[in-house]
Amino acid sequence: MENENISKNFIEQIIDKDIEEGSCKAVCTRFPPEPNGYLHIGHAKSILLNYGLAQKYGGTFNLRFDDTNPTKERTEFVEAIEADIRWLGADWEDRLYFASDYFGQMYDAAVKLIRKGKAYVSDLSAEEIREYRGTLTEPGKEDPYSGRNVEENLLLFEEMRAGKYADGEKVLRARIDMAASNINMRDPVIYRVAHMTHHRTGDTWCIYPMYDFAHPIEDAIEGITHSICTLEFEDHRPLYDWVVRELEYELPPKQIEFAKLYLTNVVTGKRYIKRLVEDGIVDGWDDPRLVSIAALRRRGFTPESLKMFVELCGVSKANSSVDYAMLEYCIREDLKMKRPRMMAVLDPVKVIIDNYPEEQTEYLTVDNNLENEGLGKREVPFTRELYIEREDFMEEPPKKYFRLFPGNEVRLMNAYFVRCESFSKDENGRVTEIHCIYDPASRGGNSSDGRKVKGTIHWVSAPHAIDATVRLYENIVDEEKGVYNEDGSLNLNPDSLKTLTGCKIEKNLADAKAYDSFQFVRQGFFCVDAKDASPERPVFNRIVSLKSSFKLPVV
RNA sequence: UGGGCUAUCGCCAAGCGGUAAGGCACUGGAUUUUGAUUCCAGCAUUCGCAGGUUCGAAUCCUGCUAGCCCAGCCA
Repeated sequence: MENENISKNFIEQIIDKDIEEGSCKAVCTRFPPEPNGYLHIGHAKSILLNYGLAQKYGGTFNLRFDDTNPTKERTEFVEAIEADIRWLGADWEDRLYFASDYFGQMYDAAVKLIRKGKAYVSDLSAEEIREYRGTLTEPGKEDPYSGRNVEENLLLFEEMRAGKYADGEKVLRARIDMAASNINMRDPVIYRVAHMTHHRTGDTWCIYPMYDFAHPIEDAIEGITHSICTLEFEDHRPLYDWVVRELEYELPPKQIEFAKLYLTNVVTGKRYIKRLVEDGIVDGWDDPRLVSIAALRRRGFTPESLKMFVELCGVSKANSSVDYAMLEYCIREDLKMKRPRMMAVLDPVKVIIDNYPEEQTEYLTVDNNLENEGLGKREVPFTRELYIEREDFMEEPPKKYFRLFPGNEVRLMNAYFVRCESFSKDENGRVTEIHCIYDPASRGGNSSDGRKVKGTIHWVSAPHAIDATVRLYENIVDEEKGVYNEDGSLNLNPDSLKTLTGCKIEKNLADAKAYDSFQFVRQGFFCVDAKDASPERPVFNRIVSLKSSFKLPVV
């Protein structure tokens, strides 16, 4: 293990202090999504943060669906969310909870507040409540119904629950301070009437608690010690603390806020994604160019790479946007030792080895990963006719070009040295065939006379090659060029998806299954598409390219 | 402009009064059967700005400036 001083983030510092002072015995965290959509990379940060903290401190991590608003929530989302979190590797064990399971306790808590004179039923309409709330610079006005006595409030609240009132007719408000400078404290609504079928409780309830009231109760019930959320809830903390205090929980949970993760060159807004799906620009919420967890999974990212990424990003309270290059670094880093390095020719051009026997096939034994012997070896067929990458040949090469060109010798990776003798072109000037002679003494890729070669290129035996579709992705938007147009629409990168057909891949790739990933030597990392690939029609998505310092001089 | 929060290298981010960690990106250079990897080197005399306290300040004080969040019966 490394012995460098990894500095702790501010949340860990708070936890350390709480443990030291004895206010926290065992750390208990939670991830509390509302099941109203799909998880994205920002959620991954929160999940991994909360789970990681629980692990680090030998505590527990809960998954809790914050399903207090039936208008937005669906069972479909709870299932998708569970799958994503499981895939990420955050283990909630048997601690799967639903806020809706606590509706009874929340109701009792509301009654308790009413009894304490800390809550009252108001008949004000939504618009009136807004008016009475005041503005950012002016204090609010007392709710005309705030004077109702306990008995009346108890009765009214009971009637709300019994379904006597229509949506919006009455609400329960916490009695705090209409003049508070923090607007959240101006007698916030804590219960509303909503005659709606809840995805779990059905029609049992027609009143539902608001987030600010429900969340601290959920945390307290579960014994959460550190309730971690994002910055926009900072202003809600006084209310969170108020609820916990008024309800007299013996082990008060503590809310801590951190800055959301923003990534450059990605689209996360639900409205925008919805539009992209509707316009057919992406093929769903899991399109590999998106950053939902499902999209990242389909693209070929691994849970390990995402974990590395969020750890590299760190945790702070400063709003920031992390360079997409950091994510790319993480997936390359994770995959480079773990995945076999295969040969695939994306833009093929034929090479004929004139001095190689016509009907011969020899099998070369090749390391799957030169840097990781554990990945074993495989047999790769070599024949007289091969495919190489079109850009690995140039009729008139610039200086410093050390791939194939007339008269030049290169190494066919793991095979032989070959020298280009001639080539042919079609009427459009496009190269059709390259003729080479090989050096039989260089089998395996080393000359017998110590002769060196500057270039090594990859290849695939023509008669053995499998045809495949390969999709190359780029960022869907480019921050440098501006993410938005003047009319507010997305300034999309027209090249975010390039579909290559007729790619020639080595036959060892034939058995690859959905989500399997590989390095295609000199190209990048690729993953079998989970939606469109089939044994008859292989489809690979490029996860990320390899880094390259090679640039053809621009003439 | 009421309240809350934040400002340290192109991007993240440590730092918590003793004289600017680390990572990504980038730039060399070495090794290389991936122009990859690996390796080695370089990359903030300066911490939003201006004052002040101190032997000493990114860290403390004062005053500015900029950015983010809040007026849902959403979360």
